[in-house]
Amino acid sequence: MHIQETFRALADPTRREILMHLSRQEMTIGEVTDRFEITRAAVKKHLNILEEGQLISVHVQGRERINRLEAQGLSAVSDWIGYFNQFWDQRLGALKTAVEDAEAAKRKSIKGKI
Amino acid sequence: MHIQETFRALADPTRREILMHLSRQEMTIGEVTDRFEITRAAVKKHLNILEEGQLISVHVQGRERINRLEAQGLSAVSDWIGYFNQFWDQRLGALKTAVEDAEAAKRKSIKGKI
DNA sequence: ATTAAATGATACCATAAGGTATTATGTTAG
DNA sequence: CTAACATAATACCTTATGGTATCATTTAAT
Repeated sequence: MHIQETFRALADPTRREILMHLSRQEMTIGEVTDRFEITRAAVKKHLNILEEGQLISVHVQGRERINRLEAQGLSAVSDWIGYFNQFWDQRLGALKTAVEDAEAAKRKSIKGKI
Repeated sequence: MHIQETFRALADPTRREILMHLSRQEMTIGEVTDRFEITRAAVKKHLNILEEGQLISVHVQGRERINRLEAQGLSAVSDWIGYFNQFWDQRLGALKTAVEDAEAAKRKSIKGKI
């Protein structure tokens, strides 16, 4: 059960931003640090936490550590959220309406995967 | 942009458990407290944070406060995760394989909504 | 062999977070 | 009216968190 580590990792805005960067290309710690105004030590801590949440994987290459986005973490969060669908499907009134509204808004931004 | 408040709210295991309870039925603060071993004051703080994250809504009824699960927060998180799909679709190799595996596993648990 | 580059590992600091205890306030039942 | 109920608000405590600074280690380049 790594879901706690994953949610914890996603709770920090800097870490979510790191994931955004890594979604475009994998990077070394130094390259990630260049995109922020905090020290490399701080970035390293964030990367450790992202790894614990299975949101990234790290690959040692010589003296460098390549950080790569990993699907498992986000997939686990999607699954967790999916749990609520069964209840919403059965509910009535204002809540059901809210769900429908949310879905309508979402159809524009989600592709169906993850 | 309430996404930060939502992620923050989801980072705590007690709060996620509260959401699970509220998914089955709406409850007053006292009723939620009965399901945990912490004080009512602590539960109230959690409910405040869940409300800030738009994960629940609160409805005052006389001297009671009814806490109800709300779709907006989780929907926003789903959208945020959805952002990564476009990148994964274009990637090759081990990462792509991992995504496919994750999707295959997920088809069993997600319904397509939220 | 030496030096510079990239990272690892600690120690330390300030603030946020989760929790309790206590006191105050609004509501409903007799 | 008054007592019991449900919650609000505040103060306070302990630990977790995000951050820096410093020093050690490993690898690449000259």
